[in-house]
Order: sequence, then structure tokens, then C-alpha cells
Amino acid sequence: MPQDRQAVTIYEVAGRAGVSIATVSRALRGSNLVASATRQRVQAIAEELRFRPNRLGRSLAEGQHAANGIVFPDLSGPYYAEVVLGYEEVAAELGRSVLILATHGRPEPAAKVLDLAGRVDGMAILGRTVDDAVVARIADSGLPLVLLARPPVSTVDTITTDNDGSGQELMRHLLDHGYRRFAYVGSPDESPDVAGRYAAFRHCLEVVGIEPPPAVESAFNVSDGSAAARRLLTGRRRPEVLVCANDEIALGALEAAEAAGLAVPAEIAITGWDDVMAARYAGLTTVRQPMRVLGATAATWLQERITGSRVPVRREVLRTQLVIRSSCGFHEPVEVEE
Amino acid sequence: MPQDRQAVTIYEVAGRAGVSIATVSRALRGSNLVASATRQRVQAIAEELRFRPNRLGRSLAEGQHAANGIVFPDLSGPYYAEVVLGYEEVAAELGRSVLILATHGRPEPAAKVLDLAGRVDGMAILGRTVDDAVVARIADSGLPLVLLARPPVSTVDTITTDNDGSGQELMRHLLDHGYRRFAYVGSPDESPDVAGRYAAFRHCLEVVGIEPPPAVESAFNVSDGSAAARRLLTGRRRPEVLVCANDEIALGALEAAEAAGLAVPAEIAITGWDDVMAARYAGLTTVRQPMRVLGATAATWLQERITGSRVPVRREVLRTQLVIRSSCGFHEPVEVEE
DNA sequence: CTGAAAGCGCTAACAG
DNA sequence: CTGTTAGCGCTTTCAG
Repeated sequence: MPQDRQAVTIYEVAGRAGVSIATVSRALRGSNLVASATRQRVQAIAEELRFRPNRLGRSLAEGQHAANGIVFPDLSGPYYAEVVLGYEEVAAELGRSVLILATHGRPEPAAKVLDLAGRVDGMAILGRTVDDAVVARIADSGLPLVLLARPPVSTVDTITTDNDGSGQELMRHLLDHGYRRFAYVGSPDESPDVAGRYAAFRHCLEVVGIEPPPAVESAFNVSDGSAAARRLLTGRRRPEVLVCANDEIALGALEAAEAAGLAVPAEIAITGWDDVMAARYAGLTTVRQPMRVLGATAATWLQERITGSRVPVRREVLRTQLVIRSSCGFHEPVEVEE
Repeated sequence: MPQDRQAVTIYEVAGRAGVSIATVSRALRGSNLVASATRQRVQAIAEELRFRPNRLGRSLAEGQHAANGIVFPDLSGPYYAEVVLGYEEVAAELGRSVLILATHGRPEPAAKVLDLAGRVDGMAILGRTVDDAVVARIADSGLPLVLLARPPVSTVDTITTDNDGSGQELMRHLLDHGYRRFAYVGSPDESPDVAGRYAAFRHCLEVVGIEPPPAVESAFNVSDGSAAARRLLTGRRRPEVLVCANDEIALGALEAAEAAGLAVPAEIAITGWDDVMAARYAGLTTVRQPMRVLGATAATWLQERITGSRVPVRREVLRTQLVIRSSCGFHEPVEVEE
């Protein structure tokens, strides 16, 4: 039968060892203000009793959670999972636990994020999960924060990927293919990344004197992407290229093209963003982003703020890489793969 | 300039409201032992001061973390991410935070898991992350636990997916294709799932009088799978089928086949497990598993144990689904897709 | 080197 | 209805 939770406290160890709780505390955490004989005795007894200091007691006394938080919209695509992984990896190395919070489609994201804020020493906020007001409020409370793939708020550290640069690179490539009729699939209002990519899309078209079309709304998933693409492909004056806001949408578009009997890229070119694993097998031209690094950098920066380093506000834009495969048009037989 | 962390405590609110801290506590958490006028005054002041009860103080007093943990090997494939997502979703609904811990290739997984155990009211342990001894120790401490995709330990609740059933179904299908020379790629010792799948593989071959070959070791990633497959494909007496322990390995095998100039499935058939997104685009025959449900069920079960329901030890085996695509051989023109 | 004691911030009896 | 008070378990001065 299981013993009671937290059966053994520092008091019991102290009692058995015939010392005070202060001595137990010191002995167990490597203070040098303990006689080595005492330390050994205490350690032996603690071991025997399987004593593990209660985290809450410890944290309350130390005023530290020894934990970090991360907020993201979702975890279903590989995109956010990679960020979380990079974040957790660094945090764990630094001896901090990580609490996660997915806001996607849940009620009261603000309340949940505020709650999380009370459980950690620092927090990363990814994408369009909470309003600027909430971010500002948390930042004002003094909690170290870092924003990821999201517009900056006041003086909060922010890391983004280079949507503008990669968008322009992608568009230049497509324009070089000779395309002139473009469509953009994705919802700029739903995600800062999508907005940034769409801005680059518009900009590049305007520069060459093409009137940019409005974005065609689509959520970040295959079926939505497919539905959006279907409308585009069956409309009159079909575009030559579908620039999709992420790979899942693009994968859906590929599906729609196939269903419509259109050859890719001969009759319709399609591009994505993120370079998920499936993109490779689908021959999808896309943009690779350093997601892992994004998360890892966030954890590193947070640590500095948590430990009180006096660092100025930081902004960083991570470099991306255009991955050209077959879906955007015909190329010399040069397959660009890792 | 940011204020100090946790500037405002219950004492300040009490002071400002001219009441005791007990009253503040009651007013704010909806006790009915407060005059409504008092409650309103307290609420107003708490609001004005942006008072948020310190989690640590609260948890220490209540003896509850209001948090759950989940331990997994990795998060890079979609497999574990889905489990975590299902888990987090249910936990969040129940008002509990979730702490994650990835053990993959880190030193001292036991210590990390034990640490995590001290921060939560219940924990899910996924796959081959910690020894039975550690699991037993935590279970004995009375912490509610649930094991996922892992062999049971003493009386701990356990949920697995049906590796045996799906393995047999897959093998029957392959045998029906007429194949007789099989190879298995994956490391049974590294993962209970791989072991279960390999057992089914062996069993089915033995039943039809074929001597099962030893498993060809490979980690869960494309490049390892590719390397393992290469050895098999270039050896003498090449197998007709590569049964791979998961999709990433299978995707690597597909790559190796292409590199070796072998047509799939005409010259070599290949199958996977998990049905990751890329599997669909690669035309990979595989086994789909209810990962999300796995995580969600774990969170639900834990909640019952945490709230003290007297439930007997539970074991559940989740059903899986064989997804037949083109990589395992030629079929009637029936594409089985969602 | 060691112990006593004062918190950390909150909840929950227990008395009014 | 409200206040007092005793913890929750640990860390850390402050005295010896």
C-alpha cells in the first residue's frame, strides 16, 4: 500500500539524526558550514528515509520556482513542437522545469497565461496566443519574458524568423520562373508570421508592377488549405502560383491540384513555409526555419534575465533558408537537399 | 521600470481593505462566509492592486500543486507531440498545468524524473524513459502515475497501443502478398513498442514456418533507417519486405531503396508504423495509432487518482488501424485514405 | 560548526 | 460574518 504523499519531511530527518533542521538543510545542499561527520550521518539517514525536499517549501523559501513557462497556439504541426523541444532542452540543462500551455481555441487564454505566469520564473510566448495588453501586464509585473515569432511589445525581448527576407527570396525565385499571376493562401490576421510573409509577397509584386491580390483565408491545416486552393483553382483566371503561408496549407493545395487534375508545377506551382518532413516527400518548395534554435535562444535569454544580468532589450531575427524542390517550377537538375 | 516580482501579497490587500487576510482569502475564492459588501470592497482593491495569490503559498497550504507531469523520450517526431497535446488538453480543462520532461539522451533521467515527481500531483510516463525501479519507487511514494506505451510495473495504470494486433494484421497482409523473405528494422531493446511489434513479426513468421530473422538495429530517424536499409538491400539474398519499426525508419528505407535503384514495391516492399504526415506523401503502408487519445486518457485517469477515486488498477490497449498505401505491394485500385 | 527562530504567502480550523 | 492563529516544508540570518 502506498505511503502517504510527502511522508518524510526535513523534521523527521533532523529528528533521526539528532540535529536541527537547519543542519539537515545545510548538509544536504552542500553548505560548507557542516562538520563532515555530521554531513555523512545526515546524508545516510536522508537516503535511508528516501527524503526529498518538498519543492513547494523550498521554492517558497527561496522565492524561486526553478521553472520556465512556454505558451504556444498548438502543438499539432512539427513547427511548435520543435520550438518547445529546443526550449526544454536548454531549460533542463539549466536545471529548470518547463511548464507548457497550449492556447489554441481555448476560452480565456489571458487567464491561463496569467496563471502560468504565477508558476514560473520566466516565460516564452509564441505567436498569436495573447494580446499585447496581457503581455505588457505580465512584463510590468517584472516577470522575465521573451516573445517568439510575434511582434514586439514595449521593451520585451523578441525573437522572430526572417519572414521578410525569406518571403522576398521566395518571390524573386518565383518571378524568375516567369510567373505573373499569384495568389496567397493564409490568414494574415491569425498569425504574425503569416502577416509578415504576406507583406513580403505584396511588396515584391508591387515592385514589379503587379497588383497584389487579397489573401485567401485558410487555417494551418491540410483540409483547410485544400478547400481554399480548390476555390482558387476552379475560379476563372486561375493563378499560376499558390504561395501558401505554411506547408500544411500547401500540402492541402497540392491535394486540391491533384483532385482538379492539374499538373504541378506545369499547370500550377505551389510553395509552402516551414519545411516539415512531409514537404520533402511531396516535393514541396518551401522555407526552412531554425525552430529549435528559436526555442533554445529563448531559454538562454530568459536565464540571463532571471539571474539578473543587466542586458539591454534584445531583438533578433533568425535567418531562414529557401528550399527549392519541384513544386515551384522546372529547374536544372540540381536537387537542393540538406 | 518593472516593479518587484510578487510585489503585492494578501497582506497588502487586507491592509488596504481594513480586513484580515482570512477575509481576503475568503472573498477572493468565493467562500460564502463573507458579507457581500466586504467581498466587493476586497475584490475592488485586489483588482486595483492587481493582486494575484502566490501559487507557491497557495499550493503549500493546500498541499496540491495543481499540476501534472509528463515524461517522454523526445518530441521531434509527431508521435510524442500528439500524446503531449492530448494530455495537455485534458489537463488544462481540469485546471491543471502541465510540466514536461524530455529524457532523450540526457544524463541522469532518474534524477530528473524524481525531481519532476516532486512538482506535480500526478505524472504520465511515456515509453522507455526510466527504469522499472524508478517507476516503482515513485509509485510507492503514492504519486498517481500512468504508464504509456510501456510495460506495466506492479500496480501502476498502463495504456498501450495494440502492437500485437496491428503487427499481426500487417504481417497477414504482407504474407497475403506472397512475400516470404522478411526483414525487420528497428531496435527492440530501445523501445517497448518496437519490441512488441517485433514479437508479432516473429510470431507470424513462425506460424507459417518461416525462420524469423534477427532485428536490424536502427534508431528512430530517417538517416539511421536509411543506413540500416542500405546494408540489407545490398547484402546477398535481399529480402522482399522491410518491416520497419516506425515511419521515420521506413522513410529512410525508402530513400535507401531509391538510392540503390530498387523500385518500391516491385523490387522491395517497405512498411512503417505511426502514420506520420509524411507517410501519406511517401505512399507508405503503415499503422495508425490514436496518440491523442493516449494522452487524453492518461490525463483523465490521473485526475481520478488524484481526486482520490477508488479505482482498481487499470490496463487498456488502444486499437490501431492498418493504413494500406502503395509501398507494400500492388493492390486493386482501392486507396484507403481517411 | 550548530541551533533557534523568523519568515516565504496562503489556507483553514477555531473562536468569537 | 470576521479575525486570530497555526501550520504547509524549507532556507537563512542571527546568535552562540
